[in-house]
This record gives sequence, C-alpha cells and structure tokens, in this order.
Amino acid sequence: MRVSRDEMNRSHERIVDGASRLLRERGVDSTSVADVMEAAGLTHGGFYRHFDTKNALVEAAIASAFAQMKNLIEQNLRDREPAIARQMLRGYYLSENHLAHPAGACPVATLAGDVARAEPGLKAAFGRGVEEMLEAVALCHTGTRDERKTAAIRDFAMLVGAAVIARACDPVMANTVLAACRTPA
Amino acid sequence: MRVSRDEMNRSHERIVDGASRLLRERGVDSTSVADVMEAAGLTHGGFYRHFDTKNALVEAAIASAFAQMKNLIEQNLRDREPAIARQMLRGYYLSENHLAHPAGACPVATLAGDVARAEPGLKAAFGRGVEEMLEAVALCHTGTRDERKTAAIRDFAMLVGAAVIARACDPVMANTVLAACRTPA
DNA sequence: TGTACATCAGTGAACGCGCGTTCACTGATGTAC
DNA sequence: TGTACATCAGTGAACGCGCGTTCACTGATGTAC
Repeated sequence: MRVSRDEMNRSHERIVDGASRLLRERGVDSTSVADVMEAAGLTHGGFYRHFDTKNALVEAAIASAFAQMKNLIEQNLRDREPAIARQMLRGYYLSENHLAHPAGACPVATLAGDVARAEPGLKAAFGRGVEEMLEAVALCHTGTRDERKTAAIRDFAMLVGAAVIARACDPVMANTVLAACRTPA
Repeated sequence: MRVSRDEMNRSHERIVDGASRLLRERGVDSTSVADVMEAAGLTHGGFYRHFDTKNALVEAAIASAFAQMKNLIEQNLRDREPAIARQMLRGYYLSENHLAHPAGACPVATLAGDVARAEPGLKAAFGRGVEEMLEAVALCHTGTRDERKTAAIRDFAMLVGAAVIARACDPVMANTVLAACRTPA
C-alpha cells in the first residue's frame, strides 16, 4: 500500500545507504537489487519507484559512500598539524579495522575495480567522489593549493594501492605490504 | 572427436592465455566460461576436460598473467641503473598504453578488486604473483634485500593506486592523478 | 608393422538458478471540492 | 473540517536471459596384442 512522502524519503535513504554498504562489501555484480531492497526492509518490486535502473542506484550509492568517507576523514583531520594528520590518515587507511570491514570502508579501495569497467556516467560520479576525497586528504599537506593537491594525490595513491593489494592477497603478503607502507616514506 | 595430446596441450594454453586476457579486460564475473572457450576456438562443453571449475581456470589465468608481467618488467629493467629503471617502470605503468589495454596489463591493477572478494585459494595465488612482481620491481632499488623490498612495495603501491584510481575516473580526473604520480616523488 | 578396441578431447543440447526488469494489484495517502 | 476519489509506494508473481555445470554422443588417438 501507498506510504507517506516522509516514509518514502526514509525508504529512499535506507535503499541508498544499504546499497552503499552492500556494494562496497560484495561488489557491484554480486549485489542484487533484491539484496538491497531486503536490507532496506522492502521487497524487490518496489525498487523501480525509486530508481530507473540498478545503475542509477549504484551511482547514487557511490556518491553517498564518498560523502560519508569524506566527512569521516575531514572530521578526524581538521585542525591538526599536517604531519600528524598524515600519520593519522595512514594509520586509519591501512588499519586492520578499515580493511576488514569493506562495508564502511573507502569506496576507492573497495569499488574502483568495478567502476573501471563501468559506463562513463559511473566513472564521472566516481571522479567527483575522488575530487572530494582529495580535498580532505589535502589537509595533510602544506604549500600552495596545487602543491597540496599533488602531494595529496601521491599520498592517497599509495594508500589505495596498498589497501587494494592487501585485500587481494593472502594474510601473510597482506601484512608485508601494509607494514612497508605504514612506515613513513 | 578426440584430439592428440599435443593438440590438447595447445588447447590448454590457448584457454589459459585467453582467460588471462579476458579476465583482465572484463573482470571475473563478466567473463564466462563460454567466452573463454570461444576465444580459444572451442565450444563451452569441452571446458571441463581442462578444469574442474571456473575458479580453477581463474587461478591458472592469474598465475599466467603474473608470470607474463614479471617477465615483461624484468626484461625491460634488467641491467639498468636503478634510478633509470624506476623512471622506466613508472613511465610504463602510468602510460596511456598500459591503462587503455587491460587485456595485457598488470594483473594487480586490473584484477585486485575482483580477487579481494574471492576465496582464499585465489588470494593465495594472487599473493604469490605479487611476490614475483615485487622481485622484478626491486630491480629499481638499492640497499639490502629488505630495504629494496620495502622500497619496491611502496613504489609499486603508488603505481597500482594511481592506475586503479585513473581507470575508475573520468578522463580529466584520470589525467590529473596520473600527472601527479608520474613526476618523481 | 598391422589390427582391434578402449579411451577421451571436443560437441552441442539441456539443467537449474539468480539476475534485472515488468506488471497487475492493494490500500493508505494526498487532494479537490 | 469532512468527504469522495485519484494517486502511487510497496507487494509478489512472472518474464526473458545468461550463467556454470552436466551429459549423451562422436570419432580420432593411443595402446595392447
């Protein structure tokens, strides 16, 4: 039966939030529309009152995951010395906790591989998300705006690479890679 | 009809080589057994004379991709000054050519996301592949064996991160990331 | 070396399954009076 | 404010499709004599 506009808005949020978690955990292809709707406490048929296609949901969920991660990073790094901020970001990003819980993890480390093979619309959304994250990571650096951005990109690339490699390897190799990247360059 | 042992061995190689290319290009879930067999000039039914499951093929294909990439890197870096070798590796890894042709690209940049969600056997194979690649990348560094390995890991992580991010973004953001990571740290 | 036969690499139809999407339906919500 | 009715969020069955895997079959290969 029909529900109120407020209830529908809450449903929409639950769908997007759940999708952003499920997608990071299981990947795009292994997350079905039915899974997402069930996680939101709904049945799969109602999905198309909220999105035209699964792809539109993925795009919204990715944007949501990026916004969430950007806030998390900004709140932890704001008003810190850049050197301290860098150490904190590195410690968090390469932590057991971050890597073992992909549902709430950085969307770059968890979804980049899927999005690399997706259509341009998704890549554009992903690019906007990366731009946002880089703003947050730039808090770890000093210098001109451009210098901070370049440094942020290099820093972030190493963190993403280490996380991606670690998650794809057996535990021994994963720890070797993480240990090497945790110590300052 | 039955074919000779030699012919069967050739079929096996074509299956593994084709799979290693298709998997890197399309990802694990989007590469079907039928696709691989067709690329090898066979029909899907015969697949199970070569492998017990699709997963076993993926494992073999990943090992093959790693061996190929390790050889490529070693042949290009062997007998070079470490500083030159580093520059060459960076130039290759972040090149348009490498990123635009995933079928022959580094399996870490193309398959890590898929393997991260795969079963332990695949991760172990992936870890062995990474170990191999790191040996090749260590040619770019000096110092003790451990120092070279640690430096190789950090170097490689940034390259992988940059490649993975670039492939998931729109072209503008991709170029920004690549440009930042191409200039020496 | 020649022959008779068992083996088995490869074929193509078929299987059960899960997927994204569609659709007729339900009944509470929102609106026009 | 109260009423009559159109709207539409959510339900659950159904669709067509592609997937991994199985299987009966074919006929050249490999082997035992």
